[in-house]
Amino acid sequence: MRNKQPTIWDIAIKLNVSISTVSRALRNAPDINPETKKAVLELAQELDYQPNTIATSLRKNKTNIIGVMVPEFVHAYFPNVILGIQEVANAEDYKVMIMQSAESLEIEKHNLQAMMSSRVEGLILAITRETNDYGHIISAQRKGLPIVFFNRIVDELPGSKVMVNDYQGAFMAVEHLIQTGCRRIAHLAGPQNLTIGRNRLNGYLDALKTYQLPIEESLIMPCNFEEGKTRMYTQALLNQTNRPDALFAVNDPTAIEALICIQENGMNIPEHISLVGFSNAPHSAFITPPMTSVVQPLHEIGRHAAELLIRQLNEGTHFIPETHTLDAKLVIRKSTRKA
Amino acid sequence: MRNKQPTIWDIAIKLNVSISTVSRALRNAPDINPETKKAVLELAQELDYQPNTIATSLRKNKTNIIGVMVPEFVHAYFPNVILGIQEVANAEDYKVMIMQSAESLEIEKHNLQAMMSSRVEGLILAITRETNDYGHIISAQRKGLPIVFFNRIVDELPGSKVMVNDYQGAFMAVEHLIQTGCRRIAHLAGPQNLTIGRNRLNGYLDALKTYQLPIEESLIMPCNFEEGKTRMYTQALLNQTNRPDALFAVNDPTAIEALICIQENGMNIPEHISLVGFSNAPHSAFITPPMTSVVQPLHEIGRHAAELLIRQLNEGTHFIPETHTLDAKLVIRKSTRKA
DNA sequence: AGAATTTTCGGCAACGTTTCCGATAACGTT
DNA sequence: AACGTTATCGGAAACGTTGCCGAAAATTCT
Repeated sequence: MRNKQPTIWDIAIKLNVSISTVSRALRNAPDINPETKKAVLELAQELDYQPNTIATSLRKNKTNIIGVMVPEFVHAYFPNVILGIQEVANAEDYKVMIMQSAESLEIEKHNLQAMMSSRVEGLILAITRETNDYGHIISAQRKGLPIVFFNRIVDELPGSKVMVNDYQGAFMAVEHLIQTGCRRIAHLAGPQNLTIGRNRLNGYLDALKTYQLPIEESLIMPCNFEEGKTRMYTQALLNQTNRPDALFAVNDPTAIEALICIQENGMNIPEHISLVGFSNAPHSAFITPPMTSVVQPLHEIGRHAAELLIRQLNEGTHFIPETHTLDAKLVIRKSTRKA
Repeated sequence: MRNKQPTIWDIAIKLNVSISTVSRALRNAPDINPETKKAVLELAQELDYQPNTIATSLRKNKTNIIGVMVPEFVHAYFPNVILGIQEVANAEDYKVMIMQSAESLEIEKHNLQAMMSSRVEGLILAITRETNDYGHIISAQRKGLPIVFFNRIVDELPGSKVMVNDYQGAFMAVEHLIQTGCRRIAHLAGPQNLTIGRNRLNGYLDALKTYQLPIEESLIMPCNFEEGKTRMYTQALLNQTNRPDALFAVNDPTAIEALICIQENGMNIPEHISLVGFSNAPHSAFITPPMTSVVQPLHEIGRHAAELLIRQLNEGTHFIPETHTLDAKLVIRKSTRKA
C-alpha cells in the first residue's frame, strides 16, 4: 500500500498558515511575503512534496496532456515522430500520452474514448489502416477536441495535417535514376486508393515525362504493400525480354523484397539493375548493398504536428487549421550507380 | 476552446434525479431501480457522456495508471517489451503511461517526479546507462511506489526484477559455434561493471570449459559497447597470426561493427570466420549474411513485469518481490556454419 | 391493520488544489 | 488625525466524482 503523499495541508499545518498561503507560495503568486514563501518552499523540499496534478487538473479544468495515437510503435517510423512531438510538448510544459491502435479500428475507438475520458486537451493522430468510418473522430472533434493528423491523411476530415511530399520524393528518386543512366525504370506501386500510392506514382510519371522517357504500363506493378505479390511482380519484370534497368519501389519493405528476388536471380545491384526505396526502414542502410532511399523528416513531422496542436490550444476557436507538407530527402547509398 | 463535456450533473437535471442516483446507475451499484438505471444509461449514451477519470481518480485516490520508463524507444527492443506490458495492463484495466529518459539521469529524475506527481500506482523501469546514483529511485520506493526493474538490473535495489538469462544465452551461442566446428572462439565483451557484461562473459568461458577448449586472454576484447573500439579490437584479432575462427559478440551492434570490419578485410562469413550476436537488433536478419543471434523473449519480459507489478498492487504490503529470469533463444541464420 | 423489512433515492462530505473575495495590519498621504 | 494604499493572509467555494448515512416509499410479514 502507498504511504500517503504530503499535501499542501500538511505543509500549512506545520507552518501554521492557511492552505491558500501555501498554494500561493508554491506557484509563486505575487501577494506573498518572501519569508513565508521561503519557509514553505523549504518545507516542501524537505517533505519531498509533489503537487497532485490530478487535483490541479480537476480544479483548473486543464490537464496539460496531449494525446498521441499511432497504429504501432515497434518500427522506427512512429517512435521517431513521437520523439519530435515530445520535444516541443515538453518545452511548452505539456505531457504526452501515447497509445497504439494496433491497426485495429475497434481499438482506435476504444483508445479515443479513453483519451476523452482522461481529458487530453488535443490529439495527434495517425489512423489505422482499416479506418474507413470516421464517426468516432468527427464526434470527438464536435466535442471540441483539436486533432492534428499525420502520416495517414483523410482529406474529408477537418483539422490540421502534417504530411510528406510524396510526389516530390518520388520525383527526386526517379530523377536520380535517370541521371545515373537508367532508361527503363519500373515502379513497384502502392495501393491507388491511398494518397501516398497515388502521389508517388505521379511523381514517378512526371519525372519520366520531364526527361522525355516513354511511359510503359508494363513497367508499373500494383504490388499494393502485399507481401508475396512484390516477389511475383519483380520476377515478371526480370523475365521481360527487355528487362528494366532500374526499380523504384513505393516503400522500403517492397524494395527489400524486390532486392531478395533480384539477388536470387543472380543479378547484381546496381550493376545489372538499380533500386530505390522509400520511407527509410531502419535497416535499409545495413543490407547489402546499402539501399538508396527517399527518407522522411520524421522528427520534423512530429515537431510540426505538436506545434500546430499547441498553437490551436492557445489560439482557441479562431485558429484556422493548416496543412504542412514537408519535403523528403534522397539518401544516396549503393543500390544505385554513381553519377 | 473545448466545449464542456457533459457531467453526471447534466444527466441528473434532465432526468430529475440526484447525482448520486446517476453515479449509481453508471457504475452498476446494487441499490437502484432498473428502470431509472436504464433511463440514465440511455441518456448517457445519447449525450455521449465520458466519465471524468480525473475526478474519479481524485475521489478514489486511485489512478489505475502504471508508469513505464525506458531509456529510448526508437529501437525495437523496448517497444516490444512495452507491447507485452500493455497486453496484461489493459486486461487488468490499467492504463500505461510511457516516458523515455533518453539515457539521461537528469531526465530520468525529472520524469520520475512527473510520474509521482501524476500519482501512477506503480512503475516498470529500465534505468539509464549513466544512472549510478539511486537516490531518486530509493526515495520513490520509500514513499510506497512499487517498482519493477527490467533489462538494466541493479542488485542493490529492492523490488521485483525481470531479466534474461544472459549466461545461458551466451553458453548456447558458444556451444553452437563449437558444435559447428569452431575451435578458436573470440569474445567481443561488454562492460564488466554491468551484470549483462559479466554474465555473457561467464557463459562464454563456461562453454569453452565444458567442451575442454583452452581459454585465451588474447581472445577476449573489452569492446564495452563503444563504437570504434569494436572495429579496432576486431582488426587486432584478424591480425593475429593464429586468428580466431569465430566471434561471439556481446550484442548485435557490436556484432555488426565486427561484421563490417571482417568484410572489409576481404574475408567471408561464415567460411573464414563465424559470427554470433546477442539481443537481436531488428535488422540482424536483413544484413548479409543474415546473422545468427541470441534473441530475448521481449514480449514475455513485458508480460512478466506487468504481472509482477499488478500482483504487488493487489497484494499490497505483504507481497514479496520476485526476480524472474527468462531463457533466451538461439536463432541460427547464416553467419555460422552448418552443423 | 400495524410493524418490520426492503428498495430506492437524495443530501452531504470528502479527494487536493486554485482562486476569488474580503479582512487585517502596516504604511504613506494630506 | 483621518484617510487611502499596499502587502499579506485566511475563508470558502468550486472542479466532477464516490460513498456513507439516513429518509421516504414500497413491499412483505405477522
